[in-house]
Amino acid sequence: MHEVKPRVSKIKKDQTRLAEDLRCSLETEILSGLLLPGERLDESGLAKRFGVSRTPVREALLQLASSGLIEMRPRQGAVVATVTVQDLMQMFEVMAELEAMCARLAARRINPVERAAIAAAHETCKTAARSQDLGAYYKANRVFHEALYAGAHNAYLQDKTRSLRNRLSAYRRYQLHQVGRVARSLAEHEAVVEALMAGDAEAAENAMRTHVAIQGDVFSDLISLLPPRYLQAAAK
Amino acid sequence: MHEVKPRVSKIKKDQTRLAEDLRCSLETEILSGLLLPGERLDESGLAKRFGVSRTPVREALLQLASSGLIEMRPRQGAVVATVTVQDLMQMFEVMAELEAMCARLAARRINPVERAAIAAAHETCKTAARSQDLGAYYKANRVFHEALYAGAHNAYLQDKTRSLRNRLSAYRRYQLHQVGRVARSLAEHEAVVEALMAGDAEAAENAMRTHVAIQGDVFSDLISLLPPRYLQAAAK
DNA sequence: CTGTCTACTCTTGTATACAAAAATATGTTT
DNA sequence: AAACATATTTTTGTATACAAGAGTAGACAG
Repeated sequence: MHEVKPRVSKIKKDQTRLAEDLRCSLETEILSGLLLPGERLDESGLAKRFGVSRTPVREALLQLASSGLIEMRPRQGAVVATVTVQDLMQMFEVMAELEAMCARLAARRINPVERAAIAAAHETCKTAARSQDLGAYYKANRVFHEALYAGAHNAYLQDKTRSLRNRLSAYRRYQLHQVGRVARSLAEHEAVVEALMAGDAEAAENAMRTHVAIQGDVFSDLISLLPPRYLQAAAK
Repeated sequence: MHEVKPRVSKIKKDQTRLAEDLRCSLETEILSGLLLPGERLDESGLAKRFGVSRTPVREALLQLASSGLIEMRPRQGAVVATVTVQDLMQMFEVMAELEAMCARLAARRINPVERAAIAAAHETCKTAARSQDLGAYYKANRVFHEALYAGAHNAYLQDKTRSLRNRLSAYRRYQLHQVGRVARSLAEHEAVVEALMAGDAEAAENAMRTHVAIQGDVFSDLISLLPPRYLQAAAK
């Protein structure tokens, strides 16, 4: 075999901008709770911590502000967004609607491959639930929902739903620690899958709304399980 | 009355950042069609045009990218976002859902003041429609929808719905030029208002979905009425 | 001792400078 | 003449420098 000199290097170049990396890192730190709501985000401080200049830090902060994860006030710097109980409720309300919409559309548009992917994801959830592995269920649950978004065949909806889910993930994490929550979640998935496989859009929509919505006791339980600093005391 | 020396100047300081101004200007230029989809956004060029340095230009571009109005590829600059027919359809689909949700929530949560505001906005629409004033109807319509968002009492939903409406406004503008579109729009508003006033959430939701959704002939008409350059020919 | 004014410091917002990657043009080879 | 390789130019990404507003602490008056 004679030598092959690649015309164009297929190896992905360092297609990496510092600003993007930073955005990612900070996003993770915020969502994981390492940076707490209300915490100040000093540009020079972050620059020093990450070993870069203020320029990429500022760019990262701007993007985080656009996604609502941080708040920037003119000439007063950025802080990790503080969320009131009301804010949280409203975001969950929208989340439920978007996910329900995904389910409705998926029931109509899903193809065999996607159908299989959802079934598989559901099975993985079942396994994780049976072995009482919260971490595994958390991940499998995410895959299940992602598969559903894909089935809706609406890239815009998929993108928005995903980013809202991401935004809320920090608050949802604690939900699974409730006794019986995993079993209930799984049962709700079951209902969604059944409706999906039957092609019943309305049933799928309702099942999903029920699954995602935070209503009745579920809401107060969710709030109560949150670490104190996650919520702002007074109204915005 | 003796002189009042205001302790703290109530006059709003130049709370203006160049980057924010630029974002606003560029947004307007894009939404108005002055900058066409696919058009290159050269940083130095924009800086020179607006008489500022590249720094605020970059910050403005980053924010526009976050809102989806422009697309930035690493080290290849920014272009006004190109939208395919499919993209457009998907965004309208989500729009219909969000507005329908607003209507449903508003039917349950609206207060007398908001009720009056919606009624008033509806009357203004009627007047504009009767006088065949497209510009006036366009504005009154916006006020009507805004009043509805407020009635839903969900700030997050309001924000997201408004920004999507804004994003689509460029494409919607041409819709009103269709013969009979104004009359039909007004009739649909009427249905929404009736359901709202009756407190019938389901009816309000359905009426609004019908109003906002672009279905059947309406969609092909919308597409056909768009100036050619508004849409990308091939798939993304 | 308290409240207000002022000077100072710190942080943000913007401009400029520099490095590296794309895009473009030029020249060479077959 | 076409295609490839190389040099040049242009543009983006990052760092640094500078200006101006916000926050802070200290001095002074009541």
